[in-house]
Amino acid sequence: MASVRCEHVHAPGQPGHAIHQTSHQHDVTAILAQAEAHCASRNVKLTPLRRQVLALILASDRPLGAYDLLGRMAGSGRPPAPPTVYRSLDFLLEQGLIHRLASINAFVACCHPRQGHAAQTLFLICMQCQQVSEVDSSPVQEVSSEIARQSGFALEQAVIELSGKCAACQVVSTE
Amino acid sequence: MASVRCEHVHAPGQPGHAIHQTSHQHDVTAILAQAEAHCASRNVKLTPLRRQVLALILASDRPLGAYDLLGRMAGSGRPPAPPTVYRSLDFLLEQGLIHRLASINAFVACCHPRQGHAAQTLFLICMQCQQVSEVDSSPVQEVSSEIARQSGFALEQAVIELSGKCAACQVVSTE
DNA sequence: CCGGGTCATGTTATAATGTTTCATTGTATT
DNA sequence: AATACAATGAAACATTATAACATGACCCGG
Repeated sequence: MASVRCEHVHAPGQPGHAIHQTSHQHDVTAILAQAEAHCASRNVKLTPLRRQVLALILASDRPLGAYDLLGRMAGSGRPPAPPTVYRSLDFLLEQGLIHRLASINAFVACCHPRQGHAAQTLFLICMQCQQVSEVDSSPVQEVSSEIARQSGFALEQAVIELSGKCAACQVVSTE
Repeated sequence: MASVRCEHVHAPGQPGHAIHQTSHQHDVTAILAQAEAHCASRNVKLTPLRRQVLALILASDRPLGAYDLLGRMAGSGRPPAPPTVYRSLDFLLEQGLIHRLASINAFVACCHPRQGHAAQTLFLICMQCQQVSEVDSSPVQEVSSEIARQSGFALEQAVIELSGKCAACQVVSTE
């Protein structure tokens, strides 16, 4: 089972950025158990179908599209119809258990599900290896809130996705 | 002809946020002329087709999808095929004359085309009236660069899209 | 002039992503 | 059991985007 690896990076004198590798590097079973508890406490049901979708996303080493998921749900028989997976994805998004990456039409598991955090999370997407890091950054939240405030904008949802090349892939391509 | 209206908002003691309403409030003819010059200086061609696509985006009071554009290009005859408009959109994106809003699959004109600015622009998208404001914010650029730097990430492109309700629409719904 | 290169556009088909609608099944409650 | 509601199944469809190949427009050196 993959090990947990979350770096928490703090710049001196300012609020920090908590940087997390996405979930395949965590213990999938443990995260599923957390998700179960999370749903129980909110009186919603993590049904077998929803649990399967979450498990597939957790097990993946990269973001998965809705049709990737459908393919993996097929097993030996024919795959479920699209609404099946979209409904589960909607549920998991509502519960804050996964994130949607709008710039690449794909989904990743949330590293640390909790209330109200999904709206302000930033992602680093490596275009070479497809790995995604999830960053909780207070400065980003402050700056975006400040911009919204200055123009009287009522902020509801933030999509902040930075793409480029991760440290590991830069090394590889330099060799 | 619509008038130019760009607010430049500056918070005391810190780098400012230049907030621009999107382009239908500017002089479309003038912007087209600027675009023409911009392309000439880069030795690329703003062909009639590309110019038409840009003009349609400039004339719109909201972001347009590719198929919206195809519809408007139809005139009386049948509309062009999708690749026609996607190729023009790609060209205009490369030249920094328009922006793509990944969260809503649509395109808006850039308020102030110039080199290298497209990668770090932020958008405020009103989900009620569909108006989009383009914000050039140094703090956002600094914070995102800093986050990338801390994790050794080579930043190439930023998608920063804040959705919610603009000031005007909040007033309306409160009444 | 003409032959070949390049860029832009046209054309057809298809892929990829996402939704609407209605039927059915399960499950909890009374 | 009867009811109501949540979840899933299934068919069709809508929207967004690209692949592959053909044609036309233009330039430039011979």
